[in-house]
Amino acid sequence: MGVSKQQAVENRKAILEASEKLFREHGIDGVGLSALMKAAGFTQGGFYNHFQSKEALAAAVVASAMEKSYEDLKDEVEAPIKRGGDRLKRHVDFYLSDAHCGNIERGCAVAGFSADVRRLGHEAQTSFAGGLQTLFDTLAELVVEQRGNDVDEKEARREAIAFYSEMVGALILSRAVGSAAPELGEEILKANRETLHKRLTPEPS
Amino acid sequence: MGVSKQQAVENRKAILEASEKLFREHGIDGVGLSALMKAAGFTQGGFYNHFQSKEALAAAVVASAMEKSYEDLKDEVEAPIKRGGDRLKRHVDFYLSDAHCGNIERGCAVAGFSADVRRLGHEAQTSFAGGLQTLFDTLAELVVEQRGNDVDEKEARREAIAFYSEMVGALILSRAVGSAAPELGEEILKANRETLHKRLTPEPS
DNA sequence: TGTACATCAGTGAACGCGCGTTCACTGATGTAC
DNA sequence: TGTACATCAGTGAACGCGCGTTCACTGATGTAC
Repeated sequence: MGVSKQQAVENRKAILEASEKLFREHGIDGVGLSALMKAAGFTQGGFYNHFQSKEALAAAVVASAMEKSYEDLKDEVEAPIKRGGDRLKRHVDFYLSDAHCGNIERGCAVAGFSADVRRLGHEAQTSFAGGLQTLFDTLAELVVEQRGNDVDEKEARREAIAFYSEMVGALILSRAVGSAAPELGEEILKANRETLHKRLTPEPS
Repeated sequence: MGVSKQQAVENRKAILEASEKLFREHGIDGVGLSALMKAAGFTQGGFYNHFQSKEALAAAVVASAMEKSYEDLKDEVEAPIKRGGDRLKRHVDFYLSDAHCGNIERGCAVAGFSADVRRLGHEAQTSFAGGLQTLFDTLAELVVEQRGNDVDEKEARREAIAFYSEMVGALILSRAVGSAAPELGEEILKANRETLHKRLTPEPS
């Protein structure tokens, strides 16, 4: 149809974004290329002008989603502390909110893809692992800030990993039961919010 | 081929078990009925003598896997305490062990199916939610035992949920990166083991 | 700047393949007498 | 207890369908002169 180079780049991005949404909703095996291309506004045949295969698309989607995750968190970390707020606690409140839990098409890429990524190729797994490393590093910085520098680096990292594991687990479990047992889904979010808040509050000294 | 009623019941169970294994490994959309029946030792056509559809099979697999999960934990709870061991800590050590993490075909059904269950029908989701409720109840009993009865029921349940969420999240994350970044997978298990142990140790009083 | 041509993103039909499901058939099991 | 027949788990071929992928074709974009 004749399309400028710039337009082509934008179209590739549109395919990537539509695919991320549909992959998260239905799983990677749960959507076909024709549905993906249609959602992006194209016909099926053009797919291979942008990606070598469906698996290559999946790898690109995971990589891009993990990058966005990191950038979101980085913005939060680098923003000046406002209203004397406790950034880790605010992060917990957002992460374990009904809004984030209900919005499967967006939100945390780790929770969105962690189950699928195991069955993808090496490239996707490597992007995912790299993204997770960066998230842990960034969270560890927040833990240091939180604890007022009286933790060493190793301990901060350990706590960051545990903290994030709990949030991801809670979100996945809550989403899993959210449709059949909404009150249980809510309870899972709430229990973890409270426990994490308590964990983040310095022990009385 | 002419098969006794008892044999037919056993054959159904064989299909169920083979399916659980393959579903966990490749995802539910990742295996076809012919592969499932072959793994169980039958030809494809006989499937519909046992299940109404692939989705009905998936629901039955989830239900049976959750029941087994509960029974395993119940055995552990009802067994007399041996060697003065701390049952919750032993549970953490098993759950976050390399062996459990590496054995995707078996092990915890919650971690194995939590991501898929969201995309299954209402029946599967209800079985899953019911199983999870029972697991939380059982773990809450262990928390009460652990804390020496100085926690109320609500708090014990909250802690049980948070405790379990963290373990499930850690296992899923570790498995997700285990192939591409094994050392990160190990670190996730280790960090959560240590953090959970610390959490389970009564505060110095 | 204007003209001629190569490039290549996008179209839409077609490919073989494996999917979930159906079906006519088989024959040992289980039942009725 | 022995015989005749109905049941139904299992077989294997077939069904339509949608999958991932390929391909000949189109025509505006971008380039060479």
